[in-house]
Amino acid sequence: MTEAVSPDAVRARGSGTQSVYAALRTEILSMALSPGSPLDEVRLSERFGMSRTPIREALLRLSADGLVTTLPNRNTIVATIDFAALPPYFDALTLMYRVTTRAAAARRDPAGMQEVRRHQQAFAEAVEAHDAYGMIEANREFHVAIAVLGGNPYYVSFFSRLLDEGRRILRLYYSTFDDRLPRQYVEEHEAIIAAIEAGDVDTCDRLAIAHAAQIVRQIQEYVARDMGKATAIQNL
Amino acid sequence: MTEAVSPDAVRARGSGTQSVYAALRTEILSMALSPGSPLDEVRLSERFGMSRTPIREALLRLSADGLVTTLPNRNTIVATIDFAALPPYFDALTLMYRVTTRAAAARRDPAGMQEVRRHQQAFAEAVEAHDAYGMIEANREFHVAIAVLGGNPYYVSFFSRLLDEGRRILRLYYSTFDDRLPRQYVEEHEAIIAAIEAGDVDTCDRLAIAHAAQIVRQIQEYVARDMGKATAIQNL
DNA sequence: ACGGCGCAGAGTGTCGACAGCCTGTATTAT
DNA sequence: ATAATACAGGCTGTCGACACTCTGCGCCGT
Repeated sequence: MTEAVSPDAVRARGSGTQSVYAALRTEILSMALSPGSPLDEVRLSERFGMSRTPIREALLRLSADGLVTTLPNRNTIVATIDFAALPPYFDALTLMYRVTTRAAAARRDPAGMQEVRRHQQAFAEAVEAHDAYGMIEANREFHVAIAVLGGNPYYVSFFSRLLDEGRRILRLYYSTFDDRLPRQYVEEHEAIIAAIEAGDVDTCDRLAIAHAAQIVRQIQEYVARDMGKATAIQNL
Repeated sequence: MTEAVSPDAVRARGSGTQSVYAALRTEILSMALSPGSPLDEVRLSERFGMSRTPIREALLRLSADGLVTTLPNRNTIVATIDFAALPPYFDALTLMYRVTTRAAAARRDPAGMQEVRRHQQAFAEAVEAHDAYGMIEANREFHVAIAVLGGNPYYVSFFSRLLDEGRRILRLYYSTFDDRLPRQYVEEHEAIIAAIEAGDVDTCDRLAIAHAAQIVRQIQEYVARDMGKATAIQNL
């Protein structure tokens, strides 16, 4: 879990910050580090075998990504998930689903579709294997690839960020279900691919809306069920 | 211009990074620091009268904002403006104009409208005074206030970022014109305010599209004229 | 004259240390 | 017993120093 680094592996100059950033980012997004847990600079520096400076810079970047919250003069904690902010989140997510899928259809780049298909296949395999983490990751890559096809870097970066934030929520959701129903997502993805290749913008828009609504409904059901319990407990 | 800091003003603990970040950010957005100019950590530390650490952290935050580009093991430069990326930029900007204005109309928060009106007035005053920098800033605040009214923090942060990036482009544009025609923008803003207050979502959408198109057209004319010259020179 | 090599200078990446702030605990006064 | 206060510990914010890497220039060989 907290695997130590081989003692005297002198890493390349400049790689310190990046490796810590990547490692922490993965752990946060995969929920290996639960929201709210404290990140101590000294302890991290011991764990990664380097001084506090690279650690600090990694935390700063994570903070810019919104993955971590810095309490001035106190400590840094993994950003909490604000369930109250879910409706706006889904709003934004739906919008980006639509915009990127439409743009991809309008441009029709057969070469880029290879990439999309690759991720779709990875997604399908993860579904077959009941591999929740793999599904989430492949799903993200699938949609990012479509956004890239769309050709608007502003959408790509915003969408990526939304999808990353969603990874933590999806992780909660999948972990309670051990799902077998995401097979439907596979079919919806296939339909989206077909519509993009046909250059059918209107169908893309419809499919994107439906796809988003599907996800939103599933998660809202989950929230209503499990969070209902949680608040009930809290209100005792 | 490069005003020095009073020698022995011991700043509050933790304010170092923030003040440097704010100062550099302002200078970059106002084009006081031209794109591509180098930012030397040592020189900055001398100028701000502090060690390199807070400077570094400020630069890191600016880099996360995309305002600055870090060349590993070399130096940091002010991010350049990529004119090739203008079409996607305008695409994204138009979308956010529409989405935020619509959302604001759908929610109709009379209290929040005060804030919007305040910025609109500041904008009108800047136009009267032919104050290009004031116009740009007030315009940004005006649209951000509308986005806040819309109630979606994801849109607010994405839109803010787009508008900030636009500040530098607008600055180029205004600086060549010394404009008196932005009076039209004032009228368009008024129309938008009226439509929001009426809760007329469709009209808001139309106005937002028109407003964006207006800006896009102006800037494209500018680019066609002045950049045409520039590329002509480059191709000699 | 021209191309490859080495060198010096500049600037960053990393480190260890110090000082200040915050929290929680123990102590004291009421 | 309770509340305010002082204290100790932990952690962050900042500093100055060192090592490494890159660039540009001058030197040397051809």
